[in-house]
Amino acid sequence: MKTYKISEAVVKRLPIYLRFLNELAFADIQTVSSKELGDKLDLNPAQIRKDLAHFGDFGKKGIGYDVGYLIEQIRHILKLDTPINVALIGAGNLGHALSNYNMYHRDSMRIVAVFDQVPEKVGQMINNLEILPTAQLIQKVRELKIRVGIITVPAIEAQNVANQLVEAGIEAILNFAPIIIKVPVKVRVHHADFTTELHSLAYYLD
Amino acid sequence: MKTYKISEAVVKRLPIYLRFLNELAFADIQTVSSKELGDKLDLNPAQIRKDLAHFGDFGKKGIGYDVGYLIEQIRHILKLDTPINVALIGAGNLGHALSNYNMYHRDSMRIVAVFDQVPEKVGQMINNLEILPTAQLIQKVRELKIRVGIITVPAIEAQNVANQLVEAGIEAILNFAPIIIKVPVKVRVHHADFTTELHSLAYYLD
DNA sequence: AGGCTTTTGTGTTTTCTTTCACATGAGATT
DNA sequence: AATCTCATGTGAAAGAAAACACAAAAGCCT
Repeated sequence: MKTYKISEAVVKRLPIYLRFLNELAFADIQTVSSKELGDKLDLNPAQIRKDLAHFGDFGKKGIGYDVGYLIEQIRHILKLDTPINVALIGAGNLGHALSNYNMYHRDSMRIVAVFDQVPEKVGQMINNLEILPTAQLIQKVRELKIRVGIITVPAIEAQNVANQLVEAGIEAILNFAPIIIKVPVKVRVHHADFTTELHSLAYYLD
Repeated sequence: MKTYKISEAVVKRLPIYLRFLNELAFADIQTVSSKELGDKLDLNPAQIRKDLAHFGDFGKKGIGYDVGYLIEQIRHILKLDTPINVALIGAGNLGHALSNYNMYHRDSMRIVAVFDQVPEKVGQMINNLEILPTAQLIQKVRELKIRVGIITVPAIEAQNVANQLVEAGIEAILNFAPIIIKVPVKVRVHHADFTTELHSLAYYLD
């Protein structure tokens, strides 16, 4: 187990390993090698071994990795073995799509509150959660000890929502709005903007 | 103008520049420097200059970049100055969210066909497009000269859909399903999976 | 029991990406 | 016209990430 800083690239791959390992576990496969992982995930086996070796010696020479054990370890590394409350701000189609996430994945990150500014939406149910007015955002985030916010509001509102989340003491934000939001360095922001993904795809057309 | 291979990292930033430049143009701002861009987009100014310099000398010393001209150039680099037909496969909440994209952005990538496997959904309208049965996928992709596919079906169906897209002669795929899909090397695939984004965020919580 | 095969963990090398730092040129100012 | 200020484009340096290659260990086979 090393203590130096783990690179962002490594951290982004861990959930990909985890997802595939869960598939293997579901199929009752006990063991997997870095080569098999690499083949399935389009990654170099040495890279996978090095990624994992940052956190401990999880494998067995000549055998590979025990699927169940590795799942347990990665879940722990990613802090997915303790409950994390998540807020969703913006109950549009994208918000609805993300809220379904709760139903499919029994892992520890759970959307526990949904907010929207539009009065007509407030009070409606979305996956067993009542949509709350954004005015209650700060209060509820504190009350429910919400640590992560998912922003799915229009770009024009995104920075304002982010400011409120920060004020409420949020630790991390996943932003889907097509704008770079500014937050204090202590708050971690990931941008998930599909329009930029789509536009960069166009570059590779003949 | 250089002719060597442009790195993926550069291509991923171009749409981010473009988006912000469009904001500037909308606000009638004529000129922008790499420093201003860097401040707004959280990037190093030298990196922005180098990114752009790969494609030509777009700036003026002492002045910066002409916003309108730079928009034009980046749109051309990304091939966003010619129409590109896009298919959306999967008319769930996420599919609906992405289809709205057509309404907001008057750029050249347009969703021209939506497919779903579920019989109840077929025939319904989604943003002025009739949902077609997935059985018609290959035929319609060819007929409408669709070059890009967006996959928003469940993971279990994603590879099958990808295979059909490839068979129909698609050039690029944006995959939202939580699985790594396999396609021939000539087909470009970008994975846009929000669950892995969310899980990697958890790592950075205290 | 000894050799064979497999696959890990990692030191080393290579490749890729970012950042620095500065000469150059464009316009503004006096 | 000379000087000043600003911001580009880029060579060089630094830093980060990926890939190579191999010793070491674990189980299997004869």
